[in-house]
Amino acid sequence: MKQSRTHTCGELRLEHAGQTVTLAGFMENVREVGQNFAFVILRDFYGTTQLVVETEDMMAIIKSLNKESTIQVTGTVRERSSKNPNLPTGDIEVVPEKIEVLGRCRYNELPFQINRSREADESLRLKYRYLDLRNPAVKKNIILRCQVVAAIRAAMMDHGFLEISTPILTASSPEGARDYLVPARKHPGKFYALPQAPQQFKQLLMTSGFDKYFQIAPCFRDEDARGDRSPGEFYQLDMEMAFATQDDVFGVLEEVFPPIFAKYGTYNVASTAPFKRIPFTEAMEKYGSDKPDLRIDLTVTDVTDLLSDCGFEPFAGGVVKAIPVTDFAAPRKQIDKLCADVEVQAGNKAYWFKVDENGELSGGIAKFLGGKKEALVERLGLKPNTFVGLTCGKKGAAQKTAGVLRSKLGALCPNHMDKERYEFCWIVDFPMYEIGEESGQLEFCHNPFSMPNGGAEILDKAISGEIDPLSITAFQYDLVCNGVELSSGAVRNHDPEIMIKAFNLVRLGEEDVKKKFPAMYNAFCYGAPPHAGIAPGIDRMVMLLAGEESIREIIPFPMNKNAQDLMMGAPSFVEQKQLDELNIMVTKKEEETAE
RNA sequence: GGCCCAGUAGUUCAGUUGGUUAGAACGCCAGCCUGUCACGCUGGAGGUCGACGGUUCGAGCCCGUUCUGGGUCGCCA
Repeated sequence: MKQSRTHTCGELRLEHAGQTVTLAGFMENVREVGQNFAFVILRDFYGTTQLVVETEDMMAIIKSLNKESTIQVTGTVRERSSKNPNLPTGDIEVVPEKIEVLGRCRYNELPFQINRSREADESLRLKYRYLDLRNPAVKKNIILRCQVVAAIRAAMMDHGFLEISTPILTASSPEGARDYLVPARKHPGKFYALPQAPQQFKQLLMTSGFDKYFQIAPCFRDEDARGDRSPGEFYQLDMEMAFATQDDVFGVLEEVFPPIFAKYGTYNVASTAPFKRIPFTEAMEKYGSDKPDLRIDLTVTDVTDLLSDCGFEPFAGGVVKAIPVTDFAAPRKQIDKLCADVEVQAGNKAYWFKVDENGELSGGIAKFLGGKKEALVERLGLKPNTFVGLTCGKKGAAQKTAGVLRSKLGALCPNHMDKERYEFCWIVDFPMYEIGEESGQLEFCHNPFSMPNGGAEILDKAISGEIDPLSITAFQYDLVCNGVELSSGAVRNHDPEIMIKAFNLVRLGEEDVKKKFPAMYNAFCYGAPPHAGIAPGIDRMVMLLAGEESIREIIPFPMNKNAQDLMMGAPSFVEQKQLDELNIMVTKKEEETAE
């Protein structure tokens, strides 16, 4: 059987009229408009072409087929007598002389209509993902992903980076997320782990003298899913640079990302270098978040000194934050909904008052603010027709709630949010340590690989009690775009002595460092270059570019929320023989009832 | 693991105060239709109302339990 084609379904134009062509594709639709007269839509990856069936024998073949069957059609291209200007191929049609069935669709009813698959229940879409992906509207995100990855690769190569693959089967790491473990057949009781990130490998590559490394790296973490976080596996643009500073890393991404966002994004405006740099504490204070959406022009102001004793009970003894919103027009109903939404998401209440058109305070908690009006007007620069959202509580809770309130206010007030753009910023100067909620003791805030700002000296001062270890910041940074945390990175701690001091502060010693990160520690003892890197998430980036709310829309074969692949049936039970080989005993639970 | 929402035809949904035979749209099947392009017209098939239990003369609807899916918090160095 000859399975070739002379043209694709998106290709034929008026100039091809008169030619004999062969097309192949999916039979998308049949419109019968008379006895032995029908229009058939043939679809392939590239587009659709209309076939016009006018003879009894061709009609018989078409009528014998279910939609979505694949066929090969040879026929003559003809100018349409009624053209369709909405279609690229709308000027022509193909009159088939021969139709060959390539793949028969055995079902006349599909789980969902292909062109409306996005409306179907998601678990159904995932089970029949191969049909879902036939929908051009679903397919286009996957194509976008390919283009973005290709553009990133090209840009990184241009900047002198080498793409190096690192192991998928590696050792379990003691810090961070839950590992996916793989039993080692030859070593009963021992396990490989799938990498949560190529973190240690890329630092070892720096130690080996590879100057600039990158990888579109699969990462595996056994943690629960979110709308923007796929369970199990995801991809990062993992990169690392030797003899580099924080600014060197920033410089690369500030050159690589804006053109890609401007070219492939839903919005064609992206911030240019240098991106705004915001210290962590300032971000929390001003935006109530360490991933602020800078498209929103609202900021948070501390009013604790003015309002903590104003007589409004919830404010007493806590921190109070205010967000003034000028030219506020939303009705009372929307304000109530806003506050309710904030409470659900932040787990903490939001309050409000308004400055009416006459400059008087009204609504919400205004009656508690009588004596504070002038001070509030001065602090917040209040003008008539201004809404003021308020949050309170312990410092962190008040900030976080204000952050939630700020983003909801942005969504509510188009005059305070220029949505059609990509706004990048760097969040810098993260704290090195924090007091752990469970332990109540000093712990690493993010990860132990970051270089403390001030190096060995600052750590010595903290160890001797001269300064508060909580005041130490790390060369640790996040890249944020439109309120989405795109990536975390750091200047790494490449000095074994500083590593030990950093660990000393959390009550660990050299032996612990060696035990936790043996390869890296040993390698650094042979002389390592200072190095820095970052790892932007590919999936989230494509999500932003595609304007999708769910990360599953930009992954070809996503798992569901419960980390199941409904199409392949993973995870699944395996043969007893396999378990025996791996020295694994499984207590039978659901196996009896499994299909 | 906590909290919130949903589950009714192949699909997306409606279903009033608990009351006769559970509806619509799209899809599917049959017939008609020679310029459709979301083709149109006529007719038809299609239901364990997620499951189990309870209240009631009577449950899609009320109550309890449970399952499944989605969102969110915890978690994600």
